[in-house]
Amino acid sequence: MKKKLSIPTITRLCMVFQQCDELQIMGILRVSSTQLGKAIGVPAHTIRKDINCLGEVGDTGSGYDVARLKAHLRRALGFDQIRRACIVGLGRLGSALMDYEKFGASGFSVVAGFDSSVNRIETMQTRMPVYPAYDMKEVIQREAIELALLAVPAPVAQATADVLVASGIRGIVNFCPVVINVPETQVQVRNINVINEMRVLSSLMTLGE
Amino acid sequence: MKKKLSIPTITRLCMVFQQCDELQIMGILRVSSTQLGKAIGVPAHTIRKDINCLGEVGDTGSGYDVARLKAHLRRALGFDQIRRACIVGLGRLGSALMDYEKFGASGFSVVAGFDSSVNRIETMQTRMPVYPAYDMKEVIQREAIELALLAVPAPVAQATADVLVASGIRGIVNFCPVVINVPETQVQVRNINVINEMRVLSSLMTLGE
DNA sequence: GCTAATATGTGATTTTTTTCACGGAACAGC
DNA sequence: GCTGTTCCGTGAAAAAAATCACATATTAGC
Ligand SMILES: NC(=O)c1ccc[n+]([C@@H]2O[C@H](COP(=O)([O-])OP(=O)(O)OC[C@H]3O[C@@H](n4cnc5c(N)ncnc54)[C@H](O)[C@@H]3O)[C@@H](O)[C@H]2O)c1
Ligand SMILES: NC(=O)c1ccc[n+]([C@@H]2O[C@H](COP(=O)([O-])OP(=O)(O)OC[C@H]3O[C@@H](n4cnc5c(N)ncnc54)[C@H](O)[C@@H]3O)[C@@H](O)[C@H]2O)c1
Repeated sequence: MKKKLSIPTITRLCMVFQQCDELQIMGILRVSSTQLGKAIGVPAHTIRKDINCLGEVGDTGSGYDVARLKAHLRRALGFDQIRRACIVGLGRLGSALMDYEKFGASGFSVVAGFDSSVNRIETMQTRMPVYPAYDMKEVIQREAIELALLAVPAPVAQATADVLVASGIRGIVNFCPVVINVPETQVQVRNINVINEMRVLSSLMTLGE
Repeated sequence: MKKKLSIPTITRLCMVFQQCDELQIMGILRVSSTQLGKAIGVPAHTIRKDINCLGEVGDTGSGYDVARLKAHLRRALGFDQIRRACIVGLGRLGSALMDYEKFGASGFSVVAGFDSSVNRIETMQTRMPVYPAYDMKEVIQREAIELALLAVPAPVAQATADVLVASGIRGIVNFCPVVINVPETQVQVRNINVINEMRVLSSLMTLGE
């Protein structure tokens, strides 16, 4: 029974995929919705509903075959395709991301970094090619980069995003604490806002007592 | 008309608070739900509903008085209290966070860093005090630290979180790509999972075409 | 002082998302 | 081969969240 996937469902399914990967590495062949739910932090029936959106793939009575589930998710969510990504803004956060080793094993290939400071570009020592910001459009198109991790100072976030959009980027993970406007049919955005998460925690602490 | 606040509402209200701050710095005295909505990326009526959960604070016809709205949010969400925070795991990500300058202006005081590598502790040059991981409980209690930013390797995330809980921490921003289990009545957790955000983007790109 | 445009607050409505409940299937232990 | 347990799939119900619609208030322009 295939259905349109909602964002919460997609988010959870991505986590299920990750979990399948880990189970496979551990040599585990089968898994139940209960186990998956525990690993992901949601109830079992939510997992079942989510997985069901992609059609039947589990075995009633026994659980899910890890390999089969993973293959199913891979196809449905498009993980068979390696996505090329870049990091824009190679300051403190951008540098940390450049060295982050999990991208490769997760199906992402980070192939470029950009910074507006030529001095910074020249003094950085890194395995990955880094370019001045004014080459962004050219490099993104030449290298067929689809995703960008945006870690520039907040005041230039929108202008930088505009360049990314003009370069034909398809998705942006925005670490800057501002909302960026993009043509939403062409480009997807996910925001990561550390300060706001801390504020939410602080509010929950206040409200919860 | 006061109501219980849902997580989505709290999240947006925190962003509204941030926005009020910026408007105030720009010397802007009044703001409408339409403007706020645009800045935050949600429709105007959502903003109005959210703000209304805290009781009436706007003026029908003209919009909201920025100062009054901010004061209202501050009280309701508990932002009048400065929250003390620490960073656990001073690797690439943790170091970036240590140098992040926005905490102070946002009502957070980051007063300690922890790492299990004594060598790392000793060679780090930083304004902020850093401690070996085995002093975590003592320092957190002595310094009355309420929040932790967790940036340790994923395999030790749960064990580290356990120590944080035992130390009496109230909230955790978890950057590790694993779910951590904590007693949910005592401790709040917000997860930031970069890889998963990228996967979601990738899925949306696949599904959207 | 009149009009058009712009505001908020909020009950009602719609949509989305989660949760429940249970039929039917496999399995482990005995 | 029987029994109690575990498990998936799924329609139905419930809960939560978003959206609409409009009464009512303010402001700006003229
Ligand atoms: N440091 C953190 O831990 C942290 C945490 C959360 C969010 N953020 C956000 O991430 C962003 C970057 O933070 P940071 O601490 O790394 O800042 P940073 O100042 O260390 O680095 C910013 C980098 O962007 C470069 N840059 C400036 N304009 C640019 C442009 N137009 N194009 C390309 N590169 C440009 C600068 O040269 C610099 O190297 C900020 O928006 C910040 O709010 C940072
Ligand atoms: N680097 C990134 O850009 C990035 C991005 C997103 C998420 N993350 C996640 O953040 C976490 C840290 O990533 P990183 O790249 O900074 O790793 P890292 O290896 O550079 O740093 C980890 C640090 O944690 C310390 N550590 C190890 N065990 C500890 C313990 N028990 N108590 C305290 N400190 C301990 C290590 O000494 C090290 O300094 C990882 O879970 C990673 O998946 C990193």
